[in-house]
Amino acid sequence: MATKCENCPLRRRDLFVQFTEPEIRFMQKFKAGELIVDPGTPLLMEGSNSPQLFTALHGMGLRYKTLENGSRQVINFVFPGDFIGLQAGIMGEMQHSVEATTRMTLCVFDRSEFWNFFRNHPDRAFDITWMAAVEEHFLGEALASLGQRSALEAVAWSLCRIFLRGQALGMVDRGTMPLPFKQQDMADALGLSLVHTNKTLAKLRERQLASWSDGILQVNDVEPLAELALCSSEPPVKRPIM
Amino acid sequence: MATKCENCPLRRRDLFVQFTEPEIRFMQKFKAGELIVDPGTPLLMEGSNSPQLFTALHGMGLRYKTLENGSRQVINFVFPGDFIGLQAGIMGEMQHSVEATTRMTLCVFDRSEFWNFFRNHPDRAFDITWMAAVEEHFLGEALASLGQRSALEAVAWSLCRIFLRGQALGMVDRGTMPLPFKQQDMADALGLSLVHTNKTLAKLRERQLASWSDGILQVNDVEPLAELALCSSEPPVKRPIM
DNA sequence: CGGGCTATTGACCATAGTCAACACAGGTGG
DNA sequence: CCACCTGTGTTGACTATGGTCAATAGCCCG
Repeated sequence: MATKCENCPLRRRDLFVQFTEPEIRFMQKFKAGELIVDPGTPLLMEGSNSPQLFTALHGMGLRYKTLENGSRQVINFVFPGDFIGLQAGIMGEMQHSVEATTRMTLCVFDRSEFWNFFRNHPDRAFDITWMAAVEEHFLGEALASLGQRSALEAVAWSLCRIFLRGQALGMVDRGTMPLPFKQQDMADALGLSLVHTNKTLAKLRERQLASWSDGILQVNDVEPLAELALCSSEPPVKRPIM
Repeated sequence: MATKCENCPLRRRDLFVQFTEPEIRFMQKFKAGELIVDPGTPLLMEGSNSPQLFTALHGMGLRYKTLENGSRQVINFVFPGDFIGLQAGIMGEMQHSVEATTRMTLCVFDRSEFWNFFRNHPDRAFDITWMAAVEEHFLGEALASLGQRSALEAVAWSLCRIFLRGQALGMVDRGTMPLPFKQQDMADALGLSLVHTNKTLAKLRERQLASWSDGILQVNDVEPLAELALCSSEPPVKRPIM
């Protein structure tokens, strides 16, 4: 039933580094199974000590933290190829929650094998550290968005990053890609109110820079969007896949 | 001249996990030298491909990114024990800059040996990944600060984190510790204007929660500060040292 | 048909940004 | 020795970006 690693549909995408045959066979052994979840299902909870780690194969999700006053900070959006649970694997406990936004298919790995894996396969261990470093980089950029960009710039930045990621994943078709989140999700990601996020999205639509409605993001030309967003329009770096 | 790892003054602090004798001897081999820099010296530049990695032994610094519009986002403050250059070691290129705020003493490591190190010492490789995961955790919290906390809460959060870190490092003496940054640095860290940061600090002083002036931070009781900051007043987790 | 969820819009408000002036300390040069 | 400059911190007055509240519309689903 489960997808074989050798047939993994993700591996072929531009976004990912290509594996050698032995690497694929090894990952296959490490893979414990496959999980399909419905929209809204929590995958990992902040403070939990999950026995399982995942790689998103299909579908999208959200990482977020909840503060003591009840407000929610969305850390980022989960796309296919993302590794979920690194903190649980390394630190023993998640520092944020992850939940499925759409129906998702996930590769499942056993946390109990994680240390063995890390010890016996230094190149894969390196890949894991690499992913952690990339995540750190992303969070640094996000920090700069919340701290230094205006609402318009921040929303543009967010859509720009998402669109470039979508392109690298082959999800973009004639300038459009699915983006099945709610405006509230983006508001919580950027530290804006829902109302202001809505008005800002309207402004981008008006200026013909980006249009996001009914779960579809349309960007005709990334360049002017990236320019407003004060960010690069380069495709994201190739990443390993777990 | 250089400090011997076995005599390293940091290792004994509460903040750090204790090493075994062989581990210490091994780190000693990996250590290429010691560097002393004056205040204001850039250690690593965004986009650079430094041949050297560092551990801060003494003194404090800043990590920051500069946006295309010239504004600066301070990512975090560098304290003794922090590893500097992980991104360069892993991704080949720094995504932010690091500079010394005070005079600093740094352990220097050779980046060219990094991969060997990683391959041959899985437990230390694990430690490096652990540090990356902790950094990711910290950035998630910072994101929540900029996104969800008011200016007063954000400044309180920042001072609270710093103070707890200072305690774990044994830098706190009768409720005070050195904090040699400028208000502008904190403003750039929290995405606030200098003026508003100043007024917010005054408010905390007025309320007797925390007082930071002349490079000295004074906190008589962390609890009420942590409560306002919506964060825990637990000491930071023990970390490995490189 | 009615209830719940999301998106949209307008009116009003508040937090935080901008501008400007001043204080104070340390350093430099006449 | 003092005048002057620069960098940092402080304060007040005014402004604006973005938050809050509220009403409405559209949609899906029981």
